[in-house]
Amino acid sequence: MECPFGMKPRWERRKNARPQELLAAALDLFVERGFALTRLEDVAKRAGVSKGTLYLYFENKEELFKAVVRENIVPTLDAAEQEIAQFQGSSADLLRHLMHSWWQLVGATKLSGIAKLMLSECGNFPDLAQFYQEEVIFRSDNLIHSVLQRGIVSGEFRQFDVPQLVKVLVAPILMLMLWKHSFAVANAPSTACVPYGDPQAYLDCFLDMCLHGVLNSNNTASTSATPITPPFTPPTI
Amino acid sequence: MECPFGMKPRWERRKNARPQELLAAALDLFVERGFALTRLEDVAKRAGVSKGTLYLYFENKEELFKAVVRENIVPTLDAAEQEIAQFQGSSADLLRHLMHSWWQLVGATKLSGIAKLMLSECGNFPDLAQFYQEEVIFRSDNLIHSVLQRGIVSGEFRQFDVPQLVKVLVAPILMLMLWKHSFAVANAPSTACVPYGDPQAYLDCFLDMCLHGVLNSNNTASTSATPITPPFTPPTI
Amino acid sequence: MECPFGMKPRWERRKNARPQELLAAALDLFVERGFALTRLEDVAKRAGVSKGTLYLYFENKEELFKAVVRENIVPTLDAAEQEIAQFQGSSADLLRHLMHSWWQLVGATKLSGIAKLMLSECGNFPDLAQFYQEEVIFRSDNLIHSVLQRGIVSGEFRQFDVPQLVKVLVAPILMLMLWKHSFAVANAPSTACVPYGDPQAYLDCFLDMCLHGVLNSNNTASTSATPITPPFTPPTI
Amino acid sequence: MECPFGMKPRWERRKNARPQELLAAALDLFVERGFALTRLEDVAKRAGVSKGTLYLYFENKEELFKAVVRENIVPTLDAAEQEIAQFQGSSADLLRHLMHSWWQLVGATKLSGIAKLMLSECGNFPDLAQFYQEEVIFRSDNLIHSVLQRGIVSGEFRQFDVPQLVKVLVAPILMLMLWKHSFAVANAPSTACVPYGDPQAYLDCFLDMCLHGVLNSNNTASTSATPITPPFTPPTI
DNA sequence: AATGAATGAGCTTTCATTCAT
DNA sequence: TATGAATGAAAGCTCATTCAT
Repeated sequence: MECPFGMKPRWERRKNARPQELLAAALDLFVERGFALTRLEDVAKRAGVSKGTLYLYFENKEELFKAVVRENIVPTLDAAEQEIAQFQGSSADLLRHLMHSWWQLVGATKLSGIAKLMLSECGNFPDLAQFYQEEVIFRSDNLIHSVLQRGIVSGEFRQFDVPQLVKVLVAPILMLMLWKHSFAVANAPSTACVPYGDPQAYLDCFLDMCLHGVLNSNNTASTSATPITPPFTPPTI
Repeated sequence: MECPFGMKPRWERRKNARPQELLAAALDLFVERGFALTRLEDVAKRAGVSKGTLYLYFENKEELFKAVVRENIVPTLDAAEQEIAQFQGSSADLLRHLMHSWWQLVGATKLSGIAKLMLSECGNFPDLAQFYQEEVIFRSDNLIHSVLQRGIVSGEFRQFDVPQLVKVLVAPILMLMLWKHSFAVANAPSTACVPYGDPQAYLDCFLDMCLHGVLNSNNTASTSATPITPPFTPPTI
Repeated sequence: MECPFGMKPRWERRKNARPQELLAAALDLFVERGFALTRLEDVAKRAGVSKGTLYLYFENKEELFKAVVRENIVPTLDAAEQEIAQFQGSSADLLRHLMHSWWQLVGATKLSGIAKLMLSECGNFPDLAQFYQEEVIFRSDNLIHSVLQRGIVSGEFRQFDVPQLVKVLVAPILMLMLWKHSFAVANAPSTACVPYGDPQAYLDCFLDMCLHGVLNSNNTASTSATPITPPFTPPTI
Repeated sequence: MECPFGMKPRWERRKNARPQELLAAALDLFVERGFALTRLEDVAKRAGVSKGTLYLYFENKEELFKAVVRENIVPTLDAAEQEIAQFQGSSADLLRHLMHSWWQLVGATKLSGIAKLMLSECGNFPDLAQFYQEEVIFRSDNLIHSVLQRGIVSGEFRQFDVPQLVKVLVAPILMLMLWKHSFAVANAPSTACVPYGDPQAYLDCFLDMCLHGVLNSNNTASTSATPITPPFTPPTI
């Protein structure tokens, strides 16, 4: 855009666009550097405005972060909740569907950086931790929970301690996301760990194990004598 | 300067212990507060020396951090490798044994903090990341790998993409350790997530799923007239 | 831009009232928070306009402050001068009357805040200080001066260095006003100093001392065997 | 001091001298600009050190201010308390002595600026207000209180509401100090108010009035019919 | 005449790092 | 070898002021 007489306005008035631009810049930088190391001045600069402008739209750094989460993660959860409620098919298929969607909508995107950031820094920002648990963790756990419950009610799944199983099922995807923003960025691609290299295959492997277990079905050698979850006795080491 | 009565200046009393004391203090504080929020003055104070002394042994904060990681991780792995090689029993039992040992030797100790630190900070320390992958991740993955291989060779386990399954199996324990140093410390205990509250039970639930899968073996889904589990109730979080 | 249905843009509704509204709002806030801590945005908000509007009427914060002082002080003095000229009665009664009037018309009102402001800020506004001395201090001193002169001429009062006595008589009322806008607002009421708690009683005590002095007229100090007041107890503060 | 080889140490180590130098610089600047407008960087600069050094000795700005008060004002009060306890002579003389000492030790020095500062800004700094009331106001009021009590007990003074009279007696000296740091600095000396020009004479005038009152002793006209402190009835204006 | 989005200097406080002793 | 006083760059946040509309 040219300014025919050599004049440039000090700024352009674009009130409606501003918050979005700031949120986009903030998402980038938070993912790139984490919460503590992201400087608000850099966020502003990336959005093409001054430091002060940021404070017109967000009360402080924490509120900016919350807004990033609300803008990006919460809607995804809404959509996922909808989808699950309407799903027709077996619970095993629903579980598969959920995992792959999660990866595609969150894990494969910048949003996975938010999860990594929270795990890394929430100890230093209790308010953010609480917010994130309420707005994200609680709800996404609930998603898995409802799928498992659906499968158990229908008799498709065995009975489990559902809340614990939720955390079990969540772990591999979270690790996938964490890896991407930790060792995967730290090292040259060649050194990167191969199994995480193909997330889809990793997820399929995981789901296979989830559904059918590791044991050979017609092999009862190893566990025949003991109950499925025997009371733990620590081995002497 | 002479010491007429046989007294020695303070700093000679245990010259060689200094770096170890500093590393111990640094481990505690890095685990407790993370890299950025750990103040070198606090590290020095906890080690009973002055801030300046720290710089006699470590070039700067980053080098101190690297030394902490190097100092604390490797020894533990040696012991674990020994044990597995000597184990007598089914591979399922070995897997159980390994997991619980891991939790007890690493997860339940301060060392879990190192894992959390590495995941959180390795992006800022590429050479440390490389070191950690080679010396820790590679070797501990190998441990699991050998157990799976053992099971598959004996016919006890189904055939899997073993490297990927390794990462799957590793994920829940890692998450257990991460949680302990992130949300678990950020929030009051009451808000903390219950499933992670009892690591042993969590691991048992995980192992049960690993071995047998989620599916009912004699699936009677569509005909089950009376569900045996109650309708959905939100998980306690 | 046309207003097809006879509507007028907001800002034409009471064009001339604007500066007054701004001055009123500014008076409130300057008195409440002092010069430095008063935010122009708050002044504008309280006046129901935008921050930019303020700058249409006042060049900057300092000019606004000056306008506030000029606007609010002078009118009050006119009334007081009238009254004194017409007073019939003893000079002692006139003095009492003047003091109590002063408290009621100025001290007990927002105007006392102006006096506090001037004392606090006049160092930063030399021309305002000059104005205030000429228009306010000089004239109000003159009021007291004339009363004292009246009493001396009539023989009712002793001979005094009148200008100095004026300043003496003025001090307690000023302190009363200052206190109200300093320590009295800084602390919880319970901690506030009791003597200033009842301005009327304070003034009466002051006037009593002014007129009769502190000394016992028939001084029997050394012979007084039985003190009539109890031994010292710290004052309630 | 020369540095023969062209080298200058970045700083000079003078630990013991530092706090005093900082306190002196802080006193100057607080008196000059008030609490809020004093920049810690300027304090440091005037003491010849860097900003950070200041924080080695004082936790923050408020603590610095408190230290200034403790260093400068509290000792003065200690001395005054001693002196009063040991005074031999009439209470009227003691009162005179106290007032003149006060002026010489505080009023005539930089310390009077602290009093002005507190009156001006304590509304914005409640913690300072509380501190100052406890450490300074309470104690100095007590000084006057004990003198009045002494005079009343000995029969030299009339009976009064002592706490209120304390505040009355304190007012003129405070005004003297305030004036010095407000209008007196704002205006050229010629415009300054004459009565405040000679503090000693002002104080003598004040003390004369205090002790003997304004009324002619053999003149009973004005107040004969009414009690010394009649119940106040507001005049109709 | 009125708006309000945008600016950027300014301020307190922190802390890794240096270096004379 | 050990100290700890001193440094100064950073960073979050505020707010008087400007100016295109």
